[in-house]
Amino acid sequence: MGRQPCCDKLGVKRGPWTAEEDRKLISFILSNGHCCWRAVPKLAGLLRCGKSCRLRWTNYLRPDLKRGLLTDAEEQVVIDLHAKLGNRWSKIAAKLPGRTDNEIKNHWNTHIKKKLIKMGIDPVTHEPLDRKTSNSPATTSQSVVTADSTKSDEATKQQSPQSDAVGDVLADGSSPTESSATNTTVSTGGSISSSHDQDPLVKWLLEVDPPTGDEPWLNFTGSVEVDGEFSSIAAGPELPWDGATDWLLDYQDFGLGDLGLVDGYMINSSNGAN
DNA sequence: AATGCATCCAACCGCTCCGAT
DNA sequence: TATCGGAGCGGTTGGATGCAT
Repeated sequence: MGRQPCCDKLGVKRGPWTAEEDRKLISFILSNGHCCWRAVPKLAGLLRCGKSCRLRWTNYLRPDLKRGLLTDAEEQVVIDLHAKLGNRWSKIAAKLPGRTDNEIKNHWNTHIKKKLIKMGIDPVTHEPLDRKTSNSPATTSQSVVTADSTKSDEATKQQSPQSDAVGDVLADGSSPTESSATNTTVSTGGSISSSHDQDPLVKWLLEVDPPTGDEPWLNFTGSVEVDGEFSSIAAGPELPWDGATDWLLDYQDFGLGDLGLVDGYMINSSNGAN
């Protein structure tokens, strides 16, 4: 039967987003939410497909996004969850407030993967690499995969897990189990010995609901004009947008608080995210 | 200073999942 | 139950940037 493409290829703009497009998308979503991504570009006056709009919003424009490299604690959570969940980036991202699946995926592929390989850990199985080629007793020394240990070449150095730090990055700021989050250890036998199957942390992570999509800014219905101007939306000093959206900073004087946006944003950003 | 290589990351593509009919 | 369509996910790509020579 064949499916319709998510958008017409003809007349749909692709490639990097311009500041003007960002402006339109933010303006539209802040004032209307995103009931249906397919309809968003049309309603927002964008020559993009809905998919592209969703991606741009979720990966870059969302007000509650953190920017910058993952912290050691966040990295450790990623390693830990990856050991249990595999490449389910969205699930992992759901446990790291302000981080996107794309960001985590990129970070994994560019940083963590290499670190683990360098340490002799298979990034896929989280088992020692040389265990695959032989059962050499060379792996007798226990290696503990922690963010700290991955930071240097001292792979064999034993580090104490930073469970507190990990707890800090969890979705609601709570610390389900103070101990297990960073205990992904590769034991003598090469198997993951973090007891993930029974690990209360992992259990908790898998049970806790991810963000519901009911974030305040999604339902924001302030009187934002979508008339080509963006005068009502302002970026406070704590907003995470980087240089690509520096234009937002030009509107600081208007104040998000007037629109009720700051409250929504601050709630989100302070919800264990920092 | 110029060039080539390596790395990073935003964005796209195609697939799967899931709700509606 | 089968089909359709939209949303979301994970893999991949390619341009931009940084670094080494």
